[in-house]
Amino acid sequence: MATPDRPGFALPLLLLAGFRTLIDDLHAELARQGHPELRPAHGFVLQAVGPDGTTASELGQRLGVSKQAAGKTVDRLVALGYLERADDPADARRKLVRMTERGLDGLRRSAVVFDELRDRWTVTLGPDRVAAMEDDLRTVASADFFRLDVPGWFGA
Amino acid sequence: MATPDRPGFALPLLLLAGFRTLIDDLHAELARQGHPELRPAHGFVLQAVGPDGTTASELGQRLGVSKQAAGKTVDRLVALGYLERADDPADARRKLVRMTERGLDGLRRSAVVFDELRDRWTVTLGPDRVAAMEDDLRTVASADFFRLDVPGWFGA
DNA sequence: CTATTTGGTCAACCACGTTGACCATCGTAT
DNA sequence: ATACGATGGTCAACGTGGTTGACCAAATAG
Repeated sequence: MATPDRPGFALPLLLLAGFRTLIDDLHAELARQGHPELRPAHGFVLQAVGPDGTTASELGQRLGVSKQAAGKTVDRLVALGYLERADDPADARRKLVRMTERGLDGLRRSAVVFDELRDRWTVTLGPDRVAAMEDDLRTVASADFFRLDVPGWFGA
Repeated sequence: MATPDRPGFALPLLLLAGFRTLIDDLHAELARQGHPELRPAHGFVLQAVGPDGTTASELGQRLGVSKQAAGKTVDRLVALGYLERADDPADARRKLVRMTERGLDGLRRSAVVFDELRDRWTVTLGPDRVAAMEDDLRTVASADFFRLDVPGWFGA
């Protein structure tokens, strides 16, 4: 039961704080490694593009936003040099969105840093506690938020 | 250690998913209880205002944003009837920001719903696992994100 | 009494999202 | 073969939540 010393409102705050701690640490490290313009949202988008590329509409579906919003985000990432557009030879309507070498570099470095951050947590909390947290969150969190990791995250 | 079956990037995703699940459930329930216009960010702001009221500048400091941003958010909450402004009799520069009855109602209902959501998690995961998650997050998350709960959250 | 700090606001701007409208293209069904 | 509906992309307008910089009025320190 939620009690005065364990109020229900603390849980979302702690989850958000944990998330933001990881993301802030990631981007501090990415900035050091040559990616200072990469913003938190961009990582999700790059993941959703994936190694094979995709289109703005599909990207929107994966991210759960409108195709227009996805298109605008692609514009920004293209301007930053992380994505590029190309015509689809098989369908003149589609504009393929592909990762550039810089995009791939950012993505690879993100994977490494995330692993390092998780390792740091296991040192502090113990591997069982971190694994328990992951398993428990998988149990209670809506599955909707994991469309992202379906399409080959970091592609091995 | 982070391994292929426990990649580091899953952790932030799971934390975010847990957070969003709680917040989305909260706002679905608040909408049912007569507060459909309340947005996720508003809860944090109402908390930060507190039962005694405050000013836009102080609010900005508590939330970690500029006084201008805090002022704009107050504008929106005033328009929605959750906050009201008043002159400070002791300082003609300061404009006090106070909760309205509607604001208090929303805040009280939020506290109840958050407790119910936490209870639901303890039913699914067991009270020890939820408590462990809270304790662990408190250990690894930056303390900065808890300026909010200092000023008497829900005031008892 | 003057100088500085503080509180609030205005304006311009950016990131990120929304709807609605519109056009080009593709696939299908008559 | 053509006509039509579904799909992909874009433009425009707008909302929200943030930023800086400039500025004024009031309080405070010297």
